[in-house]
Amino acid sequence: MTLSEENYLKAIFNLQQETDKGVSTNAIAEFMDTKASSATDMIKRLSEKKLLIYKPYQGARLTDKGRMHAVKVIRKHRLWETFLVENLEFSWDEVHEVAEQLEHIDSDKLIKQLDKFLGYPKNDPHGDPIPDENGNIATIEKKILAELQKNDEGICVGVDDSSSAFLKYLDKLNISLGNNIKVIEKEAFDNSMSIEVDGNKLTISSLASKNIYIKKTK
Amino acid sequence: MTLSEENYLKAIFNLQQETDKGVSTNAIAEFMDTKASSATDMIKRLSEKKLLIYKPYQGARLTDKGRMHAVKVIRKHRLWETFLVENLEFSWDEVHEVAEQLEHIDSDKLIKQLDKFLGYPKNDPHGDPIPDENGNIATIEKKILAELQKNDEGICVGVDDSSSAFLKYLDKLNISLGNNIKVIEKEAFDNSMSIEVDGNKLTISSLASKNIYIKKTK
DNA sequence: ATTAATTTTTAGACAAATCTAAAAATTTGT
DNA sequence: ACAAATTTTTAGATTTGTCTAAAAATTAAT
Ligand SMILES: [Mn+2]
Ligand SMILES: [Mn+2]
Ligand SMILES: [Mn+2]
Ligand SMILES: [Mn+2]
Repeated sequence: MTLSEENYLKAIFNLQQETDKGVSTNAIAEFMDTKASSATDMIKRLSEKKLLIYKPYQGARLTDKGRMHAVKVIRKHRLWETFLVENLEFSWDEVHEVAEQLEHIDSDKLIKQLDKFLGYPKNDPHGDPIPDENGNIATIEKKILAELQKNDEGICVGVDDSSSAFLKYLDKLNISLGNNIKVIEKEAFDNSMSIEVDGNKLTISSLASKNIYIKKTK
Repeated sequence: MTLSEENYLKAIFNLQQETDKGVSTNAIAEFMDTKASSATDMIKRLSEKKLLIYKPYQGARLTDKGRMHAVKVIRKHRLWETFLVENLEFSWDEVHEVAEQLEHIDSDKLIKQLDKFLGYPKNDPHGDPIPDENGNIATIEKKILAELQKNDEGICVGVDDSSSAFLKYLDKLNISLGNNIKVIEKEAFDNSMSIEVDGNKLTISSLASKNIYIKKTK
């Protein structure tokens, strides 16, 4: 399995999460920041390897084999991100790019021992669940902050946008995983929100609140 | 810098250590387990990138830039091997292949932090010196065990052959880095050696004794 | 039901890295 | 010095992954 094939598998896996339809050639090309013709080629290759089933105009669906491999790469990605933050003093906005490289290292023992070394972590530094050895991914009941109502309250358990820009912005606001967040006010005009983060009051835009996951407590 | 280019640089650096002449196309091809025509192509590419200077029939020599890059890859390789043994329960015969992959991960912060995490180790699990950030490689005065005389004594500080087969053989004999080794007898007939390893007497072949490095104490 | 818009595929080209087979250049042996 | 052996390069092909431009297939609109 080449690096490129693994990246396409991951992309298709992610796109598949958002819908129950097949993933279109164009969607894959856009996600991978490449051209439709390149996506067509890769779909053909992955299809030949029985990693996905493709029907023209109906899109691609990963086979069990394809899904398993994609999840394994995601598992590695998230374990490495955890290692970087927990042991190498990386901040959560710095880990993604390096993990994009590390996720392709091929060694069963390595990943097994890394998992053990980290103490079998359940979530990565962005709150995303780390798939287990068998490819199972835990789901937490979480809501987008933007959807909470006035006086709703909960714990910040994740982010939808893991870009460095957004994570740095959250750092500036002192918002991090585990924080208690309470909705003080919702502004109908621009959907901005006034919230209280572990006691501190602040206002965030609609764009920001759409990218924060909350596990409701009230 | 591609993975392949880095591997060629490493090969040329290693081959250069053994001689003061340039490294020939054929030597590179053999070391890389590839064909001379492939080596020619790569020499051309590396030469265009000013990583080496090549004169036909006189061989290749790394430039400062090329040497620096090769050493950086070796530094990463040895730091990762150290990590695998120290923290992930790998044995010294299992680390090389994984390190061959990890050495190509590109992140200055990663390698800096890994070094710090490991406590700035001086040597890797095979006794090889870990180059510092500036590309300096420490040299220890060491001798090949085969060259020691009767009653000579010293510490095992490294191995020349890092193959899994040889390392496993050493494990079986209970020879590891740091052991005190004393020459009891040298057999002229086949150059086998009777030695005492931390008290235990055993006999090893010429081939084995040629691949063990000793820092003499007596 | 045609036309228009969109999606997808094909065709042809390119770069990296490799190979085989043959040619060219150099070194060695006599 | 000349032939033989060795080393190195070239030429042409292959695979992976990509691109542009054009063609084909499908879906949507009137
Ligand atoms: Mn990530
Ligand atoms: Mn993550
Ligand atoms: Mn090694
Ligand atoms: Mn080593």
